[in-house]
Amino acid sequence: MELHRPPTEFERKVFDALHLIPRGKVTTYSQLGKYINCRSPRAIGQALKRNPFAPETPCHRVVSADLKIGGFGGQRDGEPIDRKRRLLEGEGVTFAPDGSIAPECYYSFDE
DNA sequence: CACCTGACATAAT
DNA sequence: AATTATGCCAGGT
Repeated sequence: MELHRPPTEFERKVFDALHLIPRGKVTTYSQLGKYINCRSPRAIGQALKRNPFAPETPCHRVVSADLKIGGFGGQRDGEPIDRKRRLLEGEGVTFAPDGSIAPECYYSFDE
């Protein structure tokens, strides 16, 4: 069930948008979706999980709308999530005690 | 808080 | 080619 195909146009848009997220900041699936004119955050997530260039293409800088860590590598908890958290922390993103991202680390595309 | 529904690309059949 | 199922969600009920 893995894909061995070149990236689609949709995926290119998603990956391209990822590079606009500054280091130490995160955005949400919805925000990213708005930027590329897609109203389905789930579609975004699907593209991200298939990101063949992680973490050069920073799919780890995308979190869920409630500013929780979101998913990584197709999982919503476990080892991959742990790595995602460390990646973000390494970039300067700070986490609240409940595991949510500090609001000042949030990045909106229309800034 | 636990569903239900909406939106949409891709995989599978 | 067409239909169904699934998914690093979000928002409403």
